[in-house]
Amino acid sequence: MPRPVTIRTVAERAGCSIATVSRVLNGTARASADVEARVRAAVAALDFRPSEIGRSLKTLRTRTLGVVIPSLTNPVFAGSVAGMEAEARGRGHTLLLTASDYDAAREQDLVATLVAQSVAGLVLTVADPDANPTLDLLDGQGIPYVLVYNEPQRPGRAAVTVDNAAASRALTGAFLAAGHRRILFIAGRFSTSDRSRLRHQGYLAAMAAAGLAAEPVLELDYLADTAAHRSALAGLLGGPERPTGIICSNDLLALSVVAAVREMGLAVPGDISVAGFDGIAIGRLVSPPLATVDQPTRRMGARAVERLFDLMGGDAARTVELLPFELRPGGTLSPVSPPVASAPRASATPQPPSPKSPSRKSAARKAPR
Amino acid sequence: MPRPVTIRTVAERAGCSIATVSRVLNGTARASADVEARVRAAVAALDFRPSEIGRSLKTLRTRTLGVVIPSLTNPVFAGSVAGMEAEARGRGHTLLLTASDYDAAREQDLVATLVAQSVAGLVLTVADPDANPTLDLLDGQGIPYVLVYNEPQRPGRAAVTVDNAAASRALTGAFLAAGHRRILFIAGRFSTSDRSRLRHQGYLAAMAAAGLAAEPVLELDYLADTAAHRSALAGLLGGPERPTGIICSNDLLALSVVAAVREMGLAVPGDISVAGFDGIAIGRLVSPPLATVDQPTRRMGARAVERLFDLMGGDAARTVELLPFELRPGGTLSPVSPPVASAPRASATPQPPSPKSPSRKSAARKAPR
DNA sequence: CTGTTAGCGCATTCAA
DNA sequence: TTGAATGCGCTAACAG
Repeated sequence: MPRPVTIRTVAERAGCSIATVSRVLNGTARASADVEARVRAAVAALDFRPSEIGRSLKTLRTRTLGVVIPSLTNPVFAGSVAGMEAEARGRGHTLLLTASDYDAAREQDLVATLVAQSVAGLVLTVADPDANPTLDLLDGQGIPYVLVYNEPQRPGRAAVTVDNAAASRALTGAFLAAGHRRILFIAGRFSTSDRSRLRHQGYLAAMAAAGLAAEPVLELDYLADTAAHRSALAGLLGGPERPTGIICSNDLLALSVVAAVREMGLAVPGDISVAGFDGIAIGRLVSPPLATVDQPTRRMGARAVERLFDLMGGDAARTVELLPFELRPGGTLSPVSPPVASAPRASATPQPPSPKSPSRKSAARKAPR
Repeated sequence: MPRPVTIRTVAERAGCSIATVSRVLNGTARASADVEARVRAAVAALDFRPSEIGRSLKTLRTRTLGVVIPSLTNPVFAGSVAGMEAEARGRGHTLLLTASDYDAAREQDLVATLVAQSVAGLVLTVADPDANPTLDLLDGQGIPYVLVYNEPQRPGRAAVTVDNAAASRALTGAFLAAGHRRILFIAGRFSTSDRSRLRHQGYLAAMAAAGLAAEPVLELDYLADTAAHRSALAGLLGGPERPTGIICSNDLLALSVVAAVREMGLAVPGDISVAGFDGIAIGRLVSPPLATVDQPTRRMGARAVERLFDLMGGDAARTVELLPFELRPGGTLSPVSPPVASAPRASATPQPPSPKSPSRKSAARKAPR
């Protein structure tokens, strides 16, 4: 094994003490031009990079940020991590990345692991941001963290997300405006996603505001394959009273539902309109393009890191920050086909979209709850 | 700020020395049942987790693996990182994740950063695995690493990938078997991807073996959007002699090309068949499903970490390991439509697919080059 | 079986 | 401006 080049090696070569080397490298205090030049020459010659471990042992803080996300396989999370990585790199930090696989117990274990690594702070997307012993622990130890995608209801937790309920109201409003009345909501597991819950609530609110009955929610595992989704849908899409629209709580689910619906012999959007959430890139490439709610995925990750640094700096509020979302029209959502002859025209006047729903392009908002 | 609970805190509470605490925790030597119980009680009561920094300062080795990939946005890399993460976690290690954005200079900088963090080893996907000063540096310092997706030609570098040229020959063979003769190859930038190069070579070989002229390659940036791809394709797909098939060096590119071709008013696969590489999950969901070469993305990441541990153990060969690929049929690749009346039937007899191309399901191979 | 102690690489305090 | 000395949390070598 080759040379272990340490600060001492540099000092010997430069003919000075290790303290001087340290000072020159960190700019802590000025050294004479002569000594500084010798130190820099030695550093260059030896290709010396100070060990982060040694440095960390002093501060008990690394230049490392811990990240906990449910899964890298979902482009939504991968995109936010990409944003975190770029932002962290720009600030001389690195990411310690872990995935919880939507498992709360693992979540806790991962955080403990990351804390043991003395990360400077954490960015995480958890199953439940409100009742969460892991976050309580971090709060207790005063370790700074920022949530992404989670929208905690209780105060005191920093988060970066979108207004999921409002986004869902807007999307449901788009279905209503297109004449849909029987709209099914398919959600990822509520137990592992508060987004899913909040988006469902937005749907319920919009339906209620329009005076329409909501369909019972269908909770599906978005990680399951299309075959599983098809069998889950089989019963619901059989009868004459089948829904004309389906809102899915995320895009991967929506794409799989589109495939499942088509395999059942129904056309999208001819027979059934489908929309998703998140705005993943592939949604634009499929045909017809997927109607969805676009959110600034990468920006959310970057912004979370920015806020984490604010928190680490000490003088920042632990609030929920809402980034703008945008309804992205897509060919999978079209006006409902004219009612068939046998079905009498609904007597009630068509309801406009929920009056509470924001304009199609929501403005950026910061909510210091 | 709360208690900084160290090994000393535990020792005091357990009424023993810090060495004993260390031994109990690491199982280095047995302690009396009495003492061990007291230590464990103290550890539990204080919720003590030994600091990785302190531990690392001894070994000068962390329980951390450095990862360098081009981008998290491509599901191929995200998938392999998912595999690495799971495998590393199972072995008590964590990933330090960085992205190079296909920039060779940044690649080098990232590796230096990771080395300064004293990672136990590295997993990386680089632009050029053969002429690469960064890898030379790692070799020089004896730091273990494994390449993923790269297929170095020179010996002495550990890698996990698929036989890209063979896969490409197989895919080209599928086009030939379907009656295609004018087949265009669209590649990601050669300068940032040896995969792209090797896949193109496989295409060239298969075309030559079939006695057909290869079309000039079209190098595209797969990160660009569909509009850019459409304008790049405009000239090539206009004339009567336009290709009947397009092979793309990766799936994201293929999906974008499908969208671009359709926007130009051509049907896929009616007018032009398209296939990609990689086997990303969304390819199965689009309609028709994307024809592609499936590779075990997640497994490749996991396997790379396994091999990295072998390397760190010391007694492993630095060879290229080829995992099996599989041709995945998809609706975007169909038999070429019968020649139009005005075009005389080709006099040459139809060529069979390249005789060198492997069976559709390639077996796993390990090539100790 | 257990305690004492010496560093690992570095930043930093205290002297000079 | 510079050097010597200290200690961060932990493991391992050495005593007892």
